[in-house]
Amino acid sequence: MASDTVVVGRTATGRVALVSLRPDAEPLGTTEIDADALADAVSAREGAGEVRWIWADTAATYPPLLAVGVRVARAWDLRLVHVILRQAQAVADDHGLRGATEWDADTAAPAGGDTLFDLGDSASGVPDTADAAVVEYRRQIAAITSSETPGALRLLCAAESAGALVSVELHAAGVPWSRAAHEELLESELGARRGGGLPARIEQAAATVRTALGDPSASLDSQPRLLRSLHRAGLLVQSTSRWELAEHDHPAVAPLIAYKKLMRLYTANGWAWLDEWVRDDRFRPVYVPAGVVTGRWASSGGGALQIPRSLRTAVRADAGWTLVTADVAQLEPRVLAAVSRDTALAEAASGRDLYAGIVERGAVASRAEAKLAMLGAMYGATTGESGRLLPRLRRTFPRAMQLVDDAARTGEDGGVVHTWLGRTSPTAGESWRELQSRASDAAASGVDETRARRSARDRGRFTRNFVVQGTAAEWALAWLADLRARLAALPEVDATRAAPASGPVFQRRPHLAFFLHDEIVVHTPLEHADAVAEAVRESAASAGRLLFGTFPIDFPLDLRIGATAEKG
DNA sequence: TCTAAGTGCGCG
DNA sequence: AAAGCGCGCACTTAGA
Repeated sequence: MASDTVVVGRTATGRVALVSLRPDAEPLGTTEIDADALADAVSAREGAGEVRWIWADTAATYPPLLAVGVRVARAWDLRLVHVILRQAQAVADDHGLRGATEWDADTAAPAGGDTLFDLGDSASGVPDTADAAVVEYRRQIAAITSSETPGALRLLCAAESAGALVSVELHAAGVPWSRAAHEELLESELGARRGGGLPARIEQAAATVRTALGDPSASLDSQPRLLRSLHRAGLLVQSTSRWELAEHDHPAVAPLIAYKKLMRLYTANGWAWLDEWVRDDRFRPVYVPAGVVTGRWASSGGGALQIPRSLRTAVRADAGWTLVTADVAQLEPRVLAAVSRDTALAEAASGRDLYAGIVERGAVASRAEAKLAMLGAMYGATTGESGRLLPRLRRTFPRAMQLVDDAARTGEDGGVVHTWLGRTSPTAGESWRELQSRASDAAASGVDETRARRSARDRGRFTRNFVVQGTAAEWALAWLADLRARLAALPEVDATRAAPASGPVFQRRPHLAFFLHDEIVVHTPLEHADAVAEAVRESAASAGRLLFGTFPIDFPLDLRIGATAEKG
């Protein structure tokens, strides 16, 4: 069934226009409504059949809809798609898209976002009128259609847009977060909260360090001063980082490491963090889709993507609900196997543990070596244990290694690379090119040459990793998008079982609560947990087929059902 | 007093 | 201090 396409944007008089488009993106007709009637209009259209909503910026337009209970099934985010297509190598004729610089405002999503009911308030700075949106959408479709890989690009843009919906929904639903469990952990680790001054356990650790250093006034928070204190006490370290301290045998080392650990918990995820980021037992981070050039998401505020694993004990389902958590085992090497069509690596990956499979094929002796070597291949290691193991990986998996080596070479030469679906790496910058051309000049100094070579290598490692990290991000988007649809199809529970803090759209049904590169958490009423687990597995399989067709690569999940998100 | 850069550490 | 990718945040010091 063909779906309707409706463009949403502001009119010159501050109202909202809904422009229906034909499949060829020709306008069919326009309805004009008051801005505060938008949610009802969207809701009515969603109820009547499949619609793809075209709008400038999901981060600006979708939150107010969700806030009043309106979910949409499909969207097209003009701002995010513009960034993809502007850059895409496969787009030969851009139909003026690259010149439409008013759409280049690829800034972070507006923080918070819940109050942006007025379409005109888009904080990202892209145009917000319906007219501009129609023009840009037609450019985008034309650019995709005339590209070398229209199918892949269309898929990428749809997945990116679905991800934008998910990012807003994750913020709206929030991670179920037990303030009580978090406080309990803080008190057991740090001691009681104190109004002024540090918690007792931190003070104690600091005192122990100062005694061991024989320096009662040693500063522990200023790196240069701490370094001097350590030197005076005979601890001849180059830095104050944990790994280096741990190599020395000195009475100050253990308490100093303990101090750093406690201080980190206190400053990054202590009571102040709780007060700022957790309300009504929900942690609501701001996700930034495609905030990383590879297509990975970033986050802004709350350190959403850096929550220490030890704190996941505070992630607790509401009463009568539970959590389904899942992460993909070795996503990136699996993606590499599929992209390079390396059947040997794919065979090693079949089953649960890809690294064990590499050992079985005789490439290296141990699982630890297999992991080290594989990470080295994807990150571009040249020295150390990892670098030494690479030739053995090259012999066993020549196709996969060729792909990453080629990507590195392209980057070193100043070229661009792209992911499986066609997200293209940034072009080499002006200063980078200057550095390279200065080094190839006849009069170049040795210093110039060294600097140029190093910067070329740096760029090579970036492009080497881009193809793998970026394609993994595409797989994850496909997983999210598919799972989102499956969850929406599960039945609601009755109002007595609702989780109101999850918001009007999600309080009565299973919903995504957290996403981090290759793992997800779903918050679900207890009776749907098994169905959710099945949906999570099916969507992973579906994502693999969507990207890689019949190529024999699987994406096994580590999946758990339980009231907390702790890893079992 | 503000900003930029350095350091260190949390996550994948 | 990282060998080897991508991030965000807290804290500090240096500099305008």
